[in-house]
Amino acid sequence: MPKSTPPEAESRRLQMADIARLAGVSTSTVSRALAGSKLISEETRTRVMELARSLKYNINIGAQNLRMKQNRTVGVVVPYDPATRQHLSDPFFLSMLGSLADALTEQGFDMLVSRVDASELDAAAAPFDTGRVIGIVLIGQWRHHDQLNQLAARHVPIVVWGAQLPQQLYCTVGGDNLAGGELAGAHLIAQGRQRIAFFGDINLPEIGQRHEGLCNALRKAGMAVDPQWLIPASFVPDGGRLAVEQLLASGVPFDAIFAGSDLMAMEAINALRQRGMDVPGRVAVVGYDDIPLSSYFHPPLTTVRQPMPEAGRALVASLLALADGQAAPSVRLPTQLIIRASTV
Amino acid sequence: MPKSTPPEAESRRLQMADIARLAGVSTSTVSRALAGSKLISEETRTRVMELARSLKYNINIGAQNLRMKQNRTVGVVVPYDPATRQHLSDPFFLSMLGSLADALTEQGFDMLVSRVDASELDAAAAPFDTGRVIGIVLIGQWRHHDQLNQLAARHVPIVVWGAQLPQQLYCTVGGDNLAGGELAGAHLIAQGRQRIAFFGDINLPEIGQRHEGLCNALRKAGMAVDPQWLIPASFVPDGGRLAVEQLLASGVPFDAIFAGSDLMAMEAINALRQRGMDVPGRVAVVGYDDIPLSSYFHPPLTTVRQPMPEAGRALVASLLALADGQAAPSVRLPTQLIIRASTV
DNA sequence: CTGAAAGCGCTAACAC
DNA sequence: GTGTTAGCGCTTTCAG
Repeated sequence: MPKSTPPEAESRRLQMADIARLAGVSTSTVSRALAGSKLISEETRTRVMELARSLKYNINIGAQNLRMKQNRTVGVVVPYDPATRQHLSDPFFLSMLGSLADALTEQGFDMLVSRVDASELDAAAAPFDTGRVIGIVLIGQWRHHDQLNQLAARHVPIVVWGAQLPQQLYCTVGGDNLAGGELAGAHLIAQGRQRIAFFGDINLPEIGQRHEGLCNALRKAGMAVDPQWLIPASFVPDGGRLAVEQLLASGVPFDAIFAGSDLMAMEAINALRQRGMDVPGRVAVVGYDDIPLSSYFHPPLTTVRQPMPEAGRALVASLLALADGQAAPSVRLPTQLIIRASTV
Repeated sequence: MPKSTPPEAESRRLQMADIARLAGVSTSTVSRALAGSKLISEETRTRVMELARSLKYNINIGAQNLRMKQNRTVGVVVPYDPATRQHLSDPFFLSMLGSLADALTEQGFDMLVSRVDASELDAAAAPFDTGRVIGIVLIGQWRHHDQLNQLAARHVPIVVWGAQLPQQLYCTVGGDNLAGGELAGAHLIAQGRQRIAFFGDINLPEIGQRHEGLCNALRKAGMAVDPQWLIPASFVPDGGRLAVEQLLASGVPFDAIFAGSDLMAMEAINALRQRGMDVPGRVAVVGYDDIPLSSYFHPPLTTVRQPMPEAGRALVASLLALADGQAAPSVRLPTQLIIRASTV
């Protein structure tokens, strides 16, 4: 294990006392000058600031935080499921990370990123418990509703990207999965599709709601909702292909697939193509998320877009409110159907 | 601007003094017990630890760091080019972030992520200058060799993902771009391709070396190296399509494209297909990076893979060495040609 | 084995 | 206006 301390105090890090000595004033004066306090005379202030700048002195934020009992860092936790091994690799999570980085930077906050095993979500609170961050943004609710509730009950400021659930103590920000699912379903129906398979694990709240949305669309069109078209594909790599195989093996006829994620949709399309089944001619396919590569795919993928920049901003806004002791109602962001060639 | 301090001391955060009082010992004893010091009697130690655990007490790392003058956080900086607007969105950068997260977690370090405008790279050192991190991993060298040298000269522990350059004061870890380019070139030549276009901005060190590798392959095969096949495509979205258009407009005949990144390759393929030019029949295309979606693309993309997990580990290992005052030689990681349908 | 006291680098009353 | 002093939450000599 490597050490984590600097080598030698060969060239000790400059500190406020040094500046004070060099400027011939007290550290208080330096502190005030650097903070731009109006208590300090114009002259001393600029002199001190010049000196500090020319010496490339920087305030030690750790010490400052300790003294001021403040903190401008937010923890971003990406759970990974040790079973499915999905972690920081799904493009969607990564986009989210990007949006969060943008939103936090905008607000002058830093981002401390960590990964935790989804089965031990309490660990997600560690950066908060140890005082490193003022709160946590958790990307992905998975099926750990209860653990999240416990965290919230412990008063850990936490905002979760995911679906709104009954009896939820924590704050969520998420896309409107129900509406998204319905949009996708309605679109497929409008294209004349009659037998729409759904790929995804409906035990995951977000996926469950997307499926529910599809069912709503079917009902509104007076069409039957039959569980034979529900394939419990998971996010494992290859999940989409496996689901296609399972569907084909079942012998259930289908002319469309609504996949729980773009990645799964792409895998499904590849699997279909391998079997000579044309997309969208024979089977129309809709994905979810509109990851950057969906438009590059062949055929370009029809999908439901979640508004990522807004998502980042909303997550951050809610978390800052929470950390400030305010209430933060859950947010449901509008989704948008992006129609491309995989369905038309 | 939201406040960044907790609401009220309604339920003040537990601290060591509280545990000490409740356990009827001094804070020194608590500190030692929690640190597992052998100086403390077995009995007191377990008693204190139990108490701390049951009360969910956690040591305040900020204070601990201040006192111990240590730090277990590494800064990861992702520069973004305000011109091309490429930032935390290229799948490759994001993969790198994932690998780094893994490698750092492995070593018990936290990751502080920030984005900085590539034209003001000094800002990259801010987390270090302010004492928040023990060093910086910079993802992407761009064309800012000089600024990086300055940082290194200032003794900022910094490791850069990128190419090795002459007169380089900083430590780099990167793929072997020269070998990678040569692999790609040799493969295309072996496939009988005679007129190989290169897409990319060779002013970027990594891209330049990939191009150089291609040229080496051509020379070894006794083929001409003609600048007419060098298209200075940049990383802007659509750069690949634009490059195809430029190439076609130039009237220069070509039967293969080696693109500087997978994204660019995919854009190029789409543009070619739109014009009815079959890939790989009419034009073979090779990308670079082997981002996760390359295998899903249609046709699956032949590309040069950089070993991401190793990359993360190597970056972290070098940075920790540097931060510890040791020398950290630059590292060049082996690359691997992944042959898929876009070239055969 | 345990406690008292000093101090990490900084800020904020409270003096002058 | 500026300096003195106390202390943020923790660790670590140094005594006992």
